[in-house]
Amino acid sequence: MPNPTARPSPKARRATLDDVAQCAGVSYQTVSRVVNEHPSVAAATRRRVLEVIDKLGYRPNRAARSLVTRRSNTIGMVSFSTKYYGPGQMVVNLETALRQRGFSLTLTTLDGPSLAEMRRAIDELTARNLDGLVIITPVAGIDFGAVAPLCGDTPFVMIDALPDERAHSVVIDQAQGAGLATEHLIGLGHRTVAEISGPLDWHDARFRHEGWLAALRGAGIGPGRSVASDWTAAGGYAAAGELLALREAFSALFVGNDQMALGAIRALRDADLRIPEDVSVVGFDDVPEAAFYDPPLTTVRQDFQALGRQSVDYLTTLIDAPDTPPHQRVLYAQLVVRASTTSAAAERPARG
Amino acid sequence: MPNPTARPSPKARRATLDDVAQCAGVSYQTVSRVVNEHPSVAAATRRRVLEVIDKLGYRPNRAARSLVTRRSNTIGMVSFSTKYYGPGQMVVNLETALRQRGFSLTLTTLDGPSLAEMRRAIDELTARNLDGLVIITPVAGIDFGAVAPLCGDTPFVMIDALPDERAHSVVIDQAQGAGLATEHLIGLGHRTVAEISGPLDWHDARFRHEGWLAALRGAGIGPGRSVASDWTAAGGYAAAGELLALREAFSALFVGNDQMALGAIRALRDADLRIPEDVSVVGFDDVPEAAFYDPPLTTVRQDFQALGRQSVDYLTTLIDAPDTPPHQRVLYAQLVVRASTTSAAAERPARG
DNA sequence: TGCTAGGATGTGGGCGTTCACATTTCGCCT
DNA sequence: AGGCGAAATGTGAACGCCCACATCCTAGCA
Repeated sequence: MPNPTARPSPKARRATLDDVAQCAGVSYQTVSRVVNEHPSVAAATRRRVLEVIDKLGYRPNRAARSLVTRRSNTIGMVSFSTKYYGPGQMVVNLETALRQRGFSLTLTTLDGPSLAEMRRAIDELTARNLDGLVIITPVAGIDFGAVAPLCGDTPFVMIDALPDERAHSVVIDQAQGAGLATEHLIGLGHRTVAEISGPLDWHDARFRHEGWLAALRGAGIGPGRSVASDWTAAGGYAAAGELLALREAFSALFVGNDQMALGAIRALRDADLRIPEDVSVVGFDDVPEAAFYDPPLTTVRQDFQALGRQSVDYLTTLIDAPDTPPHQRVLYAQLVVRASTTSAAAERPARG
Repeated sequence: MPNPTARPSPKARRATLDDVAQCAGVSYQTVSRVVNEHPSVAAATRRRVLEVIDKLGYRPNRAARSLVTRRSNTIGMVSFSTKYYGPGQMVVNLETALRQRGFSLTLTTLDGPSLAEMRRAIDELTARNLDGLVIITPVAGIDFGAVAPLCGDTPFVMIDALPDERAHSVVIDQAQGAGLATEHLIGLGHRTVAEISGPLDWHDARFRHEGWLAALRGAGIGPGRSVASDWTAAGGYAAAGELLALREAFSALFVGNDQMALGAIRALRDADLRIPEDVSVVGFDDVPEAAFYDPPLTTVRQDFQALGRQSVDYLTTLIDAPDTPPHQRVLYAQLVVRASTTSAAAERPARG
């Protein structure tokens, strides 16, 4: 509609099956067979057709193919805020895993964690005959019940979602990871373990928080103080300030991610506390820089690559066998001990 | 699904224009008009059709639409190694900018910087009737000349690419940014400014390197020692070690990105050098954590959001007006001064 | 030599849309 | 009241491909 005169097609049209067929002196169906590697094509014919394809630069039109096959060899992904480390890693690793399986990726991120946004995103994606969807729902409020009706019968797996027995999902066990971290601190003799958590409407933040609580309870230790923050270093800095302002002693601090831990360490130092001598600090994620923080950060590693692979694996089985009973694939986190934690031998709690 | 008698096919077929048309008692064309917000549809008809659309859960089939319009409302993006901060940021910010313009994103990353990989990726994308392409080519070897023929007549803009007057491109001026950093150091009185660069087959690394050289030359100062590394903190650590092993004095260090700067700082400290008293360090990128490094890192900020917006803006004008003459849109970097740099007053060069 | 099985190839139809054009409907002016 | 033009609606034909089926050919066997 923009340009009426452009219509008569000065634009070199792309070669089609028919073009190739005519040029090679066969029917378009034969060309189609060659393209799709159908067995019953004579070797000579195939060769000739391939030559013409090459000469004409023919590429099958995916839209046309998709229209009739109802498949697109593409999977869609919807995610919140890829600016955070976790979601960002998920996107990257998913893309890699998908590509290795021959799928393409169409990516949509959500402006905010609203259902309307989710509907927009999923509508957008399902309109494209996508073979499957990967949905990252790290924030409370959008659960399986809300997402499922939007997807129609497009198979989808959820990542980083609230457990739901009806959902196909893949998760990294956050509570277990947090337990590892907290038990490590307890094992070092710490009896006052404070926490800076992520925003508690994020599932990851909540589960890490609960893992921290559970580990303390398991050791018969009362929960320390906990302040929620926003995943950022600046937030971690502020949260540590709040913790210190409470003037309650803690010799160890479990922080919901590495960035906040970095900020917290700075705040603690600003208050003349030494890490780890005065306060042991554990982070979460094991970002590549964590080993070079000052001090090198003890943290919990998540294997995002495995997460990506598992998700793609699950989704492809689901595409091939839609009746696969829903289950949850769980991956486990791993503790990485570095120099930001030490034994509480000379217990000298902060602001004690 | 709800109505088993509706169709012999077990799979609930998605509602089509025709279904809606029949159900609403109009022709499919009228429904199409409603969907596409064509003006000449009676208000009553429009309302009725919309109701049916809602009731049937009709969604236009993008593949079919794309087949006839030769547009997909989707743009494709090909990128290397999104695991690095820069490329990763580009993807995220591009997606955001695209979404605000109503485009979807199909993303492909390359296994390696080979032309074959690039061909695979672009073929994959152009087969999908994409409206345009954004191609990130941060590494030498794949330039406009190599990419252009692969794209056919799909408009594309290049990001992070070698300047080429034939190319539509958007870049952040790396040399300028490096100049800012180096001049800052010179301004502080430093006369021996070493460098840890990124891999020099990356354009960004090379241009930063050249910016560093140019600034020194401009001030009549001989170039300091330079070691190339790999963008990682571990690499920065090792590179700083190499630099120290040369036993040549330097009071300032320009590092190609923040992660390497972090590693370098650790290495310098391991050698009992104080930052910034003994060595001033400048990074590049201004990652969100840089302000909380120890010491807070002086660095050069790149506005990836603006880069994303500019790229999308350029690409959309290109889509609407394919004959737009190629040009390069240049964005400028910005110096962020923090505590990792100080004046060279009490010049006490490293290993002097 | 004739018949048949199966490999190789061609034909018709339709996937769900949009486009260009044809047709109907209606309000309004003289 | 007649007629005219614009608004509203409908029709036929693609878009490029895959599917099911029909047809042709070749070789192998009795």
